[in-house]
Amino acid sequence: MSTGLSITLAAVARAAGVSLATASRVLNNSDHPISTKTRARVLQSANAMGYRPNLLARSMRTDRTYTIGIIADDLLSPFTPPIIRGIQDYLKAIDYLGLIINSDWDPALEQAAINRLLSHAVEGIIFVESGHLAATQALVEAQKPYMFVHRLFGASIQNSVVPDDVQATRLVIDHLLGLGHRRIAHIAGPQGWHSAQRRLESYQATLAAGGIAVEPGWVAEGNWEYDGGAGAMRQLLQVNPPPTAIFVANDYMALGAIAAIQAAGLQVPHDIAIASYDNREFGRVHHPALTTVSLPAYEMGFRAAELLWQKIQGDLTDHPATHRADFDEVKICGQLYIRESCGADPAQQTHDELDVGTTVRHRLIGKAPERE
Amino acid sequence: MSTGLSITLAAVARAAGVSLATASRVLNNSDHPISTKTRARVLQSANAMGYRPNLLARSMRTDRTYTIGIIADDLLSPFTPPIIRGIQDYLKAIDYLGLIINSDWDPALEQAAINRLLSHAVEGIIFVESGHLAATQALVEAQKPYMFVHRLFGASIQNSVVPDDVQATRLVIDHLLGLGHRRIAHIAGPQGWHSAQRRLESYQATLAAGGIAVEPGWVAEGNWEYDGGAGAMRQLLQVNPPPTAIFVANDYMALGAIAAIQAAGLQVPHDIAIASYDNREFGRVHHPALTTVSLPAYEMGFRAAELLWQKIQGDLTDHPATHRADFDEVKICGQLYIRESCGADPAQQTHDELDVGTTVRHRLIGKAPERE
DNA sequence: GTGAAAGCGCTAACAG
DNA sequence: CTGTTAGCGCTTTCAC
Repeated sequence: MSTGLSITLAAVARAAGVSLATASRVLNNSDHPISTKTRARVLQSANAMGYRPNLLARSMRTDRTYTIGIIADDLLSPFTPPIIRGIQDYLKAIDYLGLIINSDWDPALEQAAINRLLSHAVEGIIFVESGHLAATQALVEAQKPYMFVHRLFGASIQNSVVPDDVQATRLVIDHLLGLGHRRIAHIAGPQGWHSAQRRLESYQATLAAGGIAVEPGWVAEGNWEYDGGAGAMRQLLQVNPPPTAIFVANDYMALGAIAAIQAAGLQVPHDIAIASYDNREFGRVHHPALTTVSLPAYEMGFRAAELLWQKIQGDLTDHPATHRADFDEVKICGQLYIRESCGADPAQQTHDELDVGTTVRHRLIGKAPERE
Repeated sequence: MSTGLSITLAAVARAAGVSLATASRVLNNSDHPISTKTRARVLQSANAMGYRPNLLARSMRTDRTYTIGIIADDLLSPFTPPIIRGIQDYLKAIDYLGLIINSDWDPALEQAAINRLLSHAVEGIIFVESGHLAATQALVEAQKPYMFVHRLFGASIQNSVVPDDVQATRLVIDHLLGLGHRRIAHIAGPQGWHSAQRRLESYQATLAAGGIAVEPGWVAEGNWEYDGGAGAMRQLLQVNPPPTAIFVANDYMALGAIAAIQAAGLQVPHDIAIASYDNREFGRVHHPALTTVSLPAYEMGFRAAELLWQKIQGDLTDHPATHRADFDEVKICGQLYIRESCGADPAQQTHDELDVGTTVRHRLIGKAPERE
């Protein structure tokens, strides 16, 4: 059975002719003094026997499990895998493991997931793209640190990591401005979404800062989907004189917009330039390839894990200064990927990775702390 | 700390005025007889106090953790998330949890992952898209059940779940044949890959079965990538008379092929029909949208979990008939998604989901067994 | 129908 | 420098 026939510490100790305590001290690199000989003997036996510590037993004594919980609405949501990979990569550096559960947008399942994770004695929980926060109640009661990544609800809240929509939008608009465009329209996301609002506001603010007044009719609202983008674009095509560039609030709508432009007998980017938001995979294989600013999923996950770890450490040390401190919302700005849909020279940027993570991973990992 | 201030079974027992043993029996629905009164009192206290069993302690006694390990090469590989989601959904039905670790194609990391998971006392391990099998050695020694899903190496091996390339290819070719095509070419994957070989063989066999002789020059080899697809297509365009339809071994190459066809001044599907393999997301938003047969990632994961569970149960019961039985390779056939690139009437099929999982999920879940 | 007690594998006092 | 021992929270004989 599971741990049944596996080698116990007692067996190693016996084989090495030392006590349980000594074996434990050696195998844990305890600072307790040990003679070089004894140490070698224990190490030798442990190796020879293929000793593998039983983490359950250890956790039981130490009250540390080196695990955290990850509650995602759905692993199959487009940004969830890179967010989780970011978390995992940070966790790896501190030798932690993440226990992942899908809540499928069901508050009851989310509550069940929390209970489950607490039963597994996780040391903290990260919510990925959670749609609600009723859950935190249980966490506060259980005294567990938690973080939200890319939460989809409401306004700014503490202990969350989100995309910097304002800054990212500015990146796009400035690029368009730099290309000489002056008549820049916007296909916005549904204004019930905070991210859609932020992008619209930043679009307006950035143009204003560039001395350009947004004309009526320059903003059309879509629904995040292909069809919505096409519909909004047809609307924009009526404006006279027509805009020469469009900032589209996500990649899906950008594809629809391009189709609408082509259906009207015009060319992208020749007649109208298109730039969007998200940096989804299909934007890279599309023709023309999308110029887009990334939603930095990987980095957000990585950062959330880092912050959670700080909280866990605060708990561990019981140092008043750090203990259970709440973080203000952290915003992370995506990166601009210059491809074909704006007509700019792609040589402006040095690389074209779909997954921002892979390019930044090494740098970030380098920053990861050693286990205490 | 973690389990520090949480409510223990002892506390519940005390509050209910019963012994530890009684409380345990009630809370575990043990078949040991308990008076209705006592049962109610224990349940009541447990509820009121918010009792949450400490799974670590329980596992320690019972040698069951209700966890399995999942070792994936990279969570960001395209098929990994749906495979894992399939696993998770099965696990959910049997109340198990999956511990996920990335091995990043590094055998050393994979070995480390195995050790780590064994230390966590997982009851089995599923390898997702693993590139090697040196690792199984350790598992055999540790007497742990394991399964491979969508393994990328070598020929057929036991205990693995893979796509049914032969059958899926037949689906595509038959569709093309049904549309009246007789000159059907193939853009193959690199022939170092088993899946590429299978698809090529099945392409040839299915045409032969339809009474069509594959002409020399009808098969061009690509490299799984966009550019390779375009290059192979340019080659195919030289054939005289040209093929009227192409089966492309994956979606990426199909996009390249379509671009090459358009660059030659021809139209898809009007002049040449394109059908491919994988059913990646971008194929659905592309114009023309790809007709493609899916790689049934979700179902493969689900099935692998199901088989692993059978093995675990075999271990548990120690019933000689089932104990540690090895399974022959299981093949799962994808589904044909009829869209625009072949010119067929999409009404031929009833739905168009990108994620096969979502359509099949309910049916599959329905099949999931109750916990023993 | 209920309870007392042993013990899973390990770590951390405490004693020498 | 090494060893003995208590006990983490739970399940499960065994006795009543």
